Amino acid sequence: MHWKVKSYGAGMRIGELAAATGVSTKTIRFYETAGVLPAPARTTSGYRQYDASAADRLAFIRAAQAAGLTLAQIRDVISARDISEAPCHHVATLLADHAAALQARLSQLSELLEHVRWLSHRATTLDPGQCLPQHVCHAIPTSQLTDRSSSR
Amino acid sequence: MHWKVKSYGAGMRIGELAAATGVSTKTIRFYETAGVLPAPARTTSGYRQYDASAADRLAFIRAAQAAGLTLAQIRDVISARDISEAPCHHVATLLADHAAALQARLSQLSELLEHVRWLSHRATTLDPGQCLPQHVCHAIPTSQLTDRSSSR
DNA sequence: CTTGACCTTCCAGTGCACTGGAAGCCTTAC
DNA sequence: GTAAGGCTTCCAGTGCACTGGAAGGTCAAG
Repeated sequence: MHWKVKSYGAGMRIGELAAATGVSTKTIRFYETAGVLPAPARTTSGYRQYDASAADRLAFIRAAQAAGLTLAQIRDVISARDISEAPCHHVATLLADHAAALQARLSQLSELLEHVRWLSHRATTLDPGQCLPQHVCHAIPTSQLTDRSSSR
Repeated sequence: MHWKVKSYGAGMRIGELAAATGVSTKTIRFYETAGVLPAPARTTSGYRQYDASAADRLAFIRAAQAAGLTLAQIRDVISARDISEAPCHHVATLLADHAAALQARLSQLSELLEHVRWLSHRATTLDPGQCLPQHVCHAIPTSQLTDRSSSR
């Protein structure tokens, strides 16, 4: 892959943008339809022509994703910016909510880890002769059914 | 919904099983097609006739799900039991792997939480006047792009 | 002039665990 | 006999973020 570097800073095509950012062309087009990346100009033949702001936008999308935001949330942030100038307050709320959700998820997961570790330990030390057909496998006891819903 | 309790322990229909276990009829049929619940006998009119083992199986499925196993893994455990008598070793390996994966996920998430908390704090204390259009929102800095892939 | 790398659109599939709805039969109570 | 509320099957949709592939257009080099 040897890219022509003709007049650096001018428009680039989707493949160049992909190579420059590490985001696949498929994904770039998908981001456009998903509304997180603005539709770029086109050449006369219909090729997408990106400028440097596209790379910035992609970097923002990836950074926001790295913070755990969904594309829908990212779209909200972007459109909030487009209409109200500064989405900072919106973003702050979003991030605070997100942090709280993460905290909850984290303690849930940590509980789950304890449970699985206990099961795992049990499974390695149990007597296979204790297997009862109706339990499928007694290493996973059915009596532990608390409301551990939506745990994954 | 008032269920006839006629001769408790005999066959029950899908709605009764659903009421008894708290798993919806839709989900029960889905479990059958997914291969984690054996196809039950049918009445002459085609209704599913379950016995008590179905409730045990459902309890097992929910317990295994609570331990974070996917339906595919549960199906593996069940079929391993069907062919090799005691799936304990299989289950032990599965659980150990799962515990390790959870551990990894947990530290990943905890890192993410730190990051989001930092962003959240930043977002509430930043000067909105610093907003630069090309960053969409400077509360989410694009320079933090590490290989924080598959973080959700 | 052809080759090949690139680009376009559109449709469909992935994985996971369901969930909703339509069309139509069965069973029970009144 | 009829109404209600089961039950049956099958198809399709949900949410999330892509990914694959087909069919065809464009462009520069050899």
